[in-house]
Amino acid sequence: MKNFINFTEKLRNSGLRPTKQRIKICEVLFNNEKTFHFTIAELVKKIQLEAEKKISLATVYNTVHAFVNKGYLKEISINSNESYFDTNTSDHHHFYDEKNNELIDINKNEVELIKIKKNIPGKKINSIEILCRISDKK
Amino acid sequence: MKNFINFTEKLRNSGLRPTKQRIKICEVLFNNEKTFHFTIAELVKKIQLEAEKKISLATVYNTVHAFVNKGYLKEISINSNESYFDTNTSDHHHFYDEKNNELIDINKNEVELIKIKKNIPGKKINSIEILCRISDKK
DNA sequence: GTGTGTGCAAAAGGTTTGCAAGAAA
DNA sequence: TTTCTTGCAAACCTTTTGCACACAC
Repeated sequence: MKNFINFTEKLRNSGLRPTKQRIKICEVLFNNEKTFHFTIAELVKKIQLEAEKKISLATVYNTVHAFVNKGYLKEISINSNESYFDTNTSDHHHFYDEKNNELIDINKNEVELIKIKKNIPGKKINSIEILCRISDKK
Repeated sequence: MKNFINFTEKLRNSGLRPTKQRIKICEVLFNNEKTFHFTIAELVKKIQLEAEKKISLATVYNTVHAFVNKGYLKEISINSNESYFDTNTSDHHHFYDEKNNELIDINKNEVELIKIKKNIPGKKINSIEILCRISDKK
C-alpha cells in the first residue's frame, strides 16, 4: 500500500468504504518505509499533525478496530493500561523495553522454532507470540 | 502459604501490614490446591462470596497491585480490555482460548527451549513469555 | 435514493485518588 | 502516638454509544 489509489482499492476490497478519514489514517499508518508501533493516543497526535482536518476520536477508534479485524494491524498488549498496535502484521515477536516503554520487533527467523509439547484436545493453534521483556544491563 | 499464620508472616516479611482485608484476599487467592487465573471482577465476586464483610474495590485493586509488585501474582494481558492475573508465579507460558476467554498454563518444560538470536546491545532479558492463541478445530 | 460512516457530546466502564476514620506497630 | 490501610465517593481516562448529518455507491 503506497499511495492514495492503492488505499482506496485496499479499503474497497475489504468491504470498507474509502472515506477521506480512512484514507488519511491509511496514509499515516502505511505510507512509511518501515513498520512501527503506536498507541491510540500517539496515532491521534500524528493525525492532528498531518491532517488538514481533525478526525474525531470515535472515528479513529472505529477505524483502528476495523483495521485490526481486517488484519492490517496487530495489537500487542503489555498490561492492562499499556497496549500498542503494530503496522507489521507478519508473524513475528517482540522485545519490550521496560525502561523506555518501547516495543522492538523480533523476526520469526530470529527465534529458533518454537515447539509446544502440550496439546489441548479439540483445539487448534491460531498464533504463537513471544513477548520478551528487557531492561538495561546493570 | 497454607494458613492464616503463614499469610501474616508472608505479608509482614514483605513489608505489608497483615490487615484483615489482605489476609482474606490471601486466603481467597492462595488457599487453593491449584493455581488459577482471574480478573479483578472475578476476584471481587469471589471475595463477596467468601468474606463475611465486604472489602472495598479500592482495597482490592490496591492489594492486587501490591501483590504483583511483590511477585505474588503475575499479570497476563490479552488485549486492552482483557487482563488476567495468575497465582502461578513460576516461569511459564499460556494458551489463550479465544472461544472461552480462558487461559491455560503451559509449563516451561512443555516448551522446547526458546532461543532468541537477536540481541539488543546494553539490554538484558528479564523474561520470555509465550502467548499461544487457540480456538476450536473446525 | 439508500445505506454506511462521521462527528459530536454524552455515557459507560474500569481504575485511581483524596481524605477522614480505623487499625497496626 | 505514629504510620499505614481502609472505605467511600468523586474524579479520571479511555473507549463506546446514540443520533443527526454527510458522503459513497
